Amino acid sequence: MSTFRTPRGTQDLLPDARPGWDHVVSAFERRCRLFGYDRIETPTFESTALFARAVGIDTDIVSKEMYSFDDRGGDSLTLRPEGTASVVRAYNQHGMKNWSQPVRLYYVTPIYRYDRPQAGRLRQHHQIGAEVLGEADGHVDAEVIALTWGVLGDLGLADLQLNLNSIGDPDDRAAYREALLAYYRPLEDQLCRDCRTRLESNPLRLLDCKEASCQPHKAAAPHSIDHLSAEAAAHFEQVKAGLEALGIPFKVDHLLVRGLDYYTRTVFEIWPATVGGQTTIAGGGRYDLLSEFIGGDPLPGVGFGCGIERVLLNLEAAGLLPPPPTRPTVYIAPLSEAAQPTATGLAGRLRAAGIAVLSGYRGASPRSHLRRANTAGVRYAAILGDRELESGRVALRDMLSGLQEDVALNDLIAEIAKRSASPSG
RNA sequence: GUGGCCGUAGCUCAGUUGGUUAGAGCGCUUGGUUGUGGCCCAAGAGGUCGGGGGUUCGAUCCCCCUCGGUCACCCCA
Repeated sequence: MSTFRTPRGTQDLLPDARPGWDHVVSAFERRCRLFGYDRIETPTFESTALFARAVGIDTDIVSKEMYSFDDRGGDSLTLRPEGTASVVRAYNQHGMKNWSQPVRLYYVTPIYRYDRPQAGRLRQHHQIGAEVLGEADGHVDAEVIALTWGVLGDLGLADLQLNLNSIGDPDDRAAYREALLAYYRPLEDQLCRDCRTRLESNPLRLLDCKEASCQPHKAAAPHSIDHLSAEAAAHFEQVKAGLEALGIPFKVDHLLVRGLDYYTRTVFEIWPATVGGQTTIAGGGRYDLLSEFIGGDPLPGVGFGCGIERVLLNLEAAGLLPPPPTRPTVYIAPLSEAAQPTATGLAGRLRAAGIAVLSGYRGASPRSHLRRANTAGVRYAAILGDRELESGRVALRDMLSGLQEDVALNDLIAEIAKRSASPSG
């Protein structure tokens, strides 16, 4: 056993896991093309200050989960802990305001957060995500949600629940915060210990409490949408109208507040049918102030992130993982040292003709060669021994039927092409 | 960062109330007479019994620490 292992909370992506992974990403990219989004790739690390200012210095992500380090020049850099800040940074850096608006971008990227690993939670996980920059209309929020919803639907995930809320603009949030405090303060001695702490540190989090005794208080707590400005309220109506026009079912969840400071107005999360620990598979919202947080001009934006590993867990649970990829068509079995050069040359010509070849090498018995061909799942084995070398032919064995016939070396490509073209072959 | 449970071959797991060379199934390699797969049979390779320390004549087994996994909390994807 090797001394080294993957660092805590990280995993190797082995060949068996590849089909599922590619399945998710290609479903996403198909949807992105359908919606007219272009791919962007930003650096794995950015200036630490970018995330601190965008996500918020008091958030868990920034205060305790970032992989930050000083490089040899003394700059503080951080491995990307979320996807949005980099995209907004790129918009500003490259003058995308001069592009046709809005700008629609998507990404597939690793995300790093120093957190205690558990089911569906890793220190390096991967997200697919998209952002729309430069348009404030609530129907764009609906578009982004539709993109997310469509990807998960394309993958076959059923019983998804879309939770939607609006936390308004900063003034609205401040007013709502006061309303929450006014409601909760008199109840203080009935609250759980955590909630009493939240009362001081982060009142919005009171709505997240899972303690049974706090549930009745949550249910009767004031709603954020009752504290929206006229503009924010109208915007929320646009989002809902957009979703209704798209036929996407949603539930307004008054308890939904998200943990990144940049969110304004729309927030949403998508939950799978199974309920347990880490169940949110996608989440996002609007962030009209983010650009200004990081020193840019005002820029409305909305986007989402979706955890690939969590999607895969759900696909696996639902039996929706795709089948293994196709195997090479031909296994080449050289039976002797003398046959090896011919076998190598044959493999080269077959591949040049577009036929997938798995090369066997001398030193294995005919039995071993065929066992390997069998395990590999190829359709044909091309056997080259001394007999074949003398006659300039090759024994072509159909691994499905067990039928075998000699074919002239020069006719092999045509023979395989003919067989794969015919319905029986 | 907090708490519960767990850690024996690549995988899934036995095992020893502390006692000489640690087991199975699957997988892998090779073989079952002349050049032929899948089933079957056999042999082989593969383990510092997660790591370190302690108790003991002796520890994979008991104790402590540590690392890792897992579940819940926190938070999030």
